[in-house]
Amino acid sequence: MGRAPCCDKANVKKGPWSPEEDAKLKSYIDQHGTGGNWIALPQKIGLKRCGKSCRLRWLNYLRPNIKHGGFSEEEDNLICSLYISIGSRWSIIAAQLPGRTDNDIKNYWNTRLKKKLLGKQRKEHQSRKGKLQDHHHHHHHHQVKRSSGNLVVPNNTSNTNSSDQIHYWPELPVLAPIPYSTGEQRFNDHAAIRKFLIKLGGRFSQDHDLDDVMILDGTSSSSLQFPADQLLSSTTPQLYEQLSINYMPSSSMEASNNSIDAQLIAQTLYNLDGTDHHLQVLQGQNNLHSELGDLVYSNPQIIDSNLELIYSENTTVDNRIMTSAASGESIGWGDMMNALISHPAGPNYDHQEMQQAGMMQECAFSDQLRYPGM
DNA sequence: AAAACAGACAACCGCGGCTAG
DNA sequence: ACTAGCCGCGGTTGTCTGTTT
Repeated sequence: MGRAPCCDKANVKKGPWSPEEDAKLKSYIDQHGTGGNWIALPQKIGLKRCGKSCRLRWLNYLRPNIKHGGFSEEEDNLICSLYISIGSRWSIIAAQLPGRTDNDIKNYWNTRLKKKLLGKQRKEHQSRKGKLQDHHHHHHHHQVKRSSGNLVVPNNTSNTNSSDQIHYWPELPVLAPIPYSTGEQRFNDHAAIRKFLIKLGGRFSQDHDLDDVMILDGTSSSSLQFPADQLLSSTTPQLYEQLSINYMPSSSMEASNNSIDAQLIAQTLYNLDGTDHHLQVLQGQNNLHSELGDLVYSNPQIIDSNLELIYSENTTVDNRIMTSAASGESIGWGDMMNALISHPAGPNYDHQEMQQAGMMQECAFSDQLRYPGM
């Protein structure tokens, strides 16, 4: 038994909105608000549209203070970094970009940013290859020296100054080549990617050896359940405390579910850019994020142990990354991006797991970020 | 000139969460 | 406790416009 349709499909207009329809919808909402019921709204104002269509039109286009196009370099960087950190959770990413809608960012990523990024990464990879091959035998993963110097961070620690340089990716050392086995699962389904990313941002401390599943278990009521939480309490208790307090939207349950986001976003801000100009983007919307940036920026050891994780042994996802290399070539961040952006498993493949993991509880939180005060 | 193609953006669709009754 | 129906999300499709052949 399927769900009843939200409106009479036969009696509803589809496709692009006319200026008249826009005017009708906008003037009504300007005067009366949405009335808390999108489904009933079109009938009320005599629009032959589905309520969902009205909502979408308002949120993505008619709503005041919406920016279209003209993404800045800072915005590009932030989107890319957040995508790496938390995946395609566009509403959360959009919450970090004032005036941008999730739909806009999603489209922008799919049509341009992804390609732009790949192009750059390929170029970097090519140019770096020769240099790295000389030192190949020095870079077995168990003997990698990790320091914040491994990160290409602009303006301060970086020795690169090219304006079109991607600044925020860690420079991965060369890993021992592992032949790609066609039978083996590649690092290309969203669940695996997500798992890896959560590990990436979620376990900075080497003192803890929690099961991966725990990371995804957002149903726990304890806010200290995640390795991500433990990391902060073990490295910098006051940092953890502030993150928890700041990211406590309304209940500890929500905070538990969102603490991963909090830390991933915080970490992303650090990865992205420790300098003020980036943080300015975030100010005005919610100074929480700039606080996070400041907090994490002052704790570079987070990144160090973060890289430790990437190169750590007996990590399933790590192996998947390594096996994702099609040849005996060294594996760089570009290869990882290739894996990240291809989802041959098709749509909705991770819905079940996500739901079971309780990761779908974030709507209220992201809404709060997106529409503070609403 | 026009057909074919490609890129960008707008809009739709279905699903799962949530909640009022 | 149950459930009908709205809300919001993210993947996908449709449409428009510019470019290439």
